[in-house]
Amino acid sequence: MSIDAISRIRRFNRAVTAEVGALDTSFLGRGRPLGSARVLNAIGHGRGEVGAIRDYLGLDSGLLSRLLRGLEEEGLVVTLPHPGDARRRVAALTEAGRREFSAYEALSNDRAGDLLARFPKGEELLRAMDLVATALGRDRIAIEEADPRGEPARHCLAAYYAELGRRLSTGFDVALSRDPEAADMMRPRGAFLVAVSDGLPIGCVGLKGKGGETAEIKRLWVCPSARGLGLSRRLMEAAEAAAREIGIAVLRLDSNSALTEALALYRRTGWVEIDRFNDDPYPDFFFEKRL
Amino acid sequence: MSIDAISRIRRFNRAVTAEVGALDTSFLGRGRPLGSARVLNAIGHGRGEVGAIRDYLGLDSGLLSRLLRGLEEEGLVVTLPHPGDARRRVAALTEAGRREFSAYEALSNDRAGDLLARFPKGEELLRAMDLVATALGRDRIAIEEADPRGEPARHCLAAYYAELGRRLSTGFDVALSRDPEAADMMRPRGAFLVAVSDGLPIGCVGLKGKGGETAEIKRLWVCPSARGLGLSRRLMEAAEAAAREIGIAVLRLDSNSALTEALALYRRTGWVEIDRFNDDPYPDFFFEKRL
DNA sequence: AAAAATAACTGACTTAAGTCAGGTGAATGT
DNA sequence: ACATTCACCTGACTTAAGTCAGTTATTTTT
Repeated sequence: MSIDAISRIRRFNRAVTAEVGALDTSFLGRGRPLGSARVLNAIGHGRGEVGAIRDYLGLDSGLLSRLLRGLEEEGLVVTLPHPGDARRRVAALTEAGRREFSAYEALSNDRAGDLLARFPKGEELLRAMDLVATALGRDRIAIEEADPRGEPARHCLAAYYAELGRRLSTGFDVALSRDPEAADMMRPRGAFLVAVSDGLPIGCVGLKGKGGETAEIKRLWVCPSARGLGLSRRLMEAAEAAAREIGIAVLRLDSNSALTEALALYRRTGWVEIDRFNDDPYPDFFFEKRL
Repeated sequence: MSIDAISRIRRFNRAVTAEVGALDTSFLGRGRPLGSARVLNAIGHGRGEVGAIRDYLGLDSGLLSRLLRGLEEEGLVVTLPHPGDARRRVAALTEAGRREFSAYEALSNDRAGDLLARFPKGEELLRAMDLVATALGRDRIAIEEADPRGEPARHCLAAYYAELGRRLSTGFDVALSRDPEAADMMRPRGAFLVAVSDGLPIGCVGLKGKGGETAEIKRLWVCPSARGLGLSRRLMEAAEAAAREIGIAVLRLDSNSALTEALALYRRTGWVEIDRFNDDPYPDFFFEKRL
């Protein structure tokens, strides 16, 4: 490791520190100290409860109180008692606060847009950023249950179908496959899990139940930039845990021989190959696992 | 641009802000405010002159003075008058200062090493970081003259030779090619230029003269992560400017048909194809340009 | 029902960081 | 030779950020 690994990472750090500093400076342009701006943005991004803001920004309780008072005096924020617990308080943006929040959003978005516009190799840059963000934030990848019809799930599923289309020699058309009803992938019959890294969905898996003691695993997908980190394994474990919770005894899944990593994972984690159990045109491998 | 481009960049920003913050916090662990630590590190990295430190860190003159006094009182730094101009002062680390500096270096390096060790896809991550750093720092890419035998030049040349080996169907062995004498690529006969981004060499070009009014362009190379940004054009322009300075009237170069981007660049920028002018085994294209 | 725990708050601090108006001695221009 | 410019310095500020002990109103525990 001479001019390489370490110095490449440190060069990256310098470049990125400068960028972060520049964004902070642009935030200062709205005439408000950074601390207040960060609180305003935390509220704008849906963090209403005072305790949640404190945790997210790592602020002292006294300091946050004062920052909130400041924003209230500016007329940007109101705080109300928490409906279920009168000790806590919930902050919300006023109309003026929402305008101010949008202005900060616009600053961030413009910077991001500029960067992309200035750099000729946009998609390549985005992929590199995804990879770096995943590497830096990998302890913060959370697996959450989500509505299979919601925006994060749809984002994953669209990527999943696109990838199947590329990888299956036959192409892939959702309409021809047995598209699970959303209700089959929601409690109490099933579940849909999304892996989220810093707010961006980067993987998913569906557990499709029919109310009986058998359920199917569907739509296991991990974003290319997050592969090789054991995320599909974590997703499968979470899906199995959810299956146990709703009283499933036997899990099944179908897959395609083109998806070699997936097949290897199933074999490694206790799944056994069984006979075809449906007449879906795409799968050619069928597995079962008893919980 | 829904869940895409902009939100991917902003996710990257969040991940990276957290990382930068964590590094700063680890620096705080040595019991010194960040400002002092940054000054100490700037000196350790060879920025001795007070004015240079000020520019680099963007500090107010008074503030820097005080920080320097503080470091002097700690016994980490001494400042001496500038040898050629007694108004200026030059700061240098004492023995204790060098120890302290190494401790900061170790903190940075450990963080970088940890990241690499934790992430299974190391080389891929490094390439992604290079690309992002280049994209963020592209206005800061500087073209500098360097000793062709120095570390930055050797780093570029090694990468250049390796790439030729991959791209030429015949492979490439430096010993068989006419390796220019270093003195031919230094003033007053020639020059060697290196493109530096944030301290890391990412491209080079050699101007090889024999003392006459003809010179050759050699060893044009740009790091893969920095391609597509017009850097080779900038390098060539800088080489031509250097050639004019040392009184060259005619430039020549040889190239290989496998290096298509290079050939396209030469044709676009006023070079004309000429007959073979050497018996080097690798090139099969020969160009000339009158200045 | 009283005691303990909790969430947010207020007041009284400290520290870091930055600004700005001079001041000193050395170099430079005419 | 003199005024001007320059590089760094000191003193006197301001602001932002953060700490900490103690208060109040509420909820939870016993």
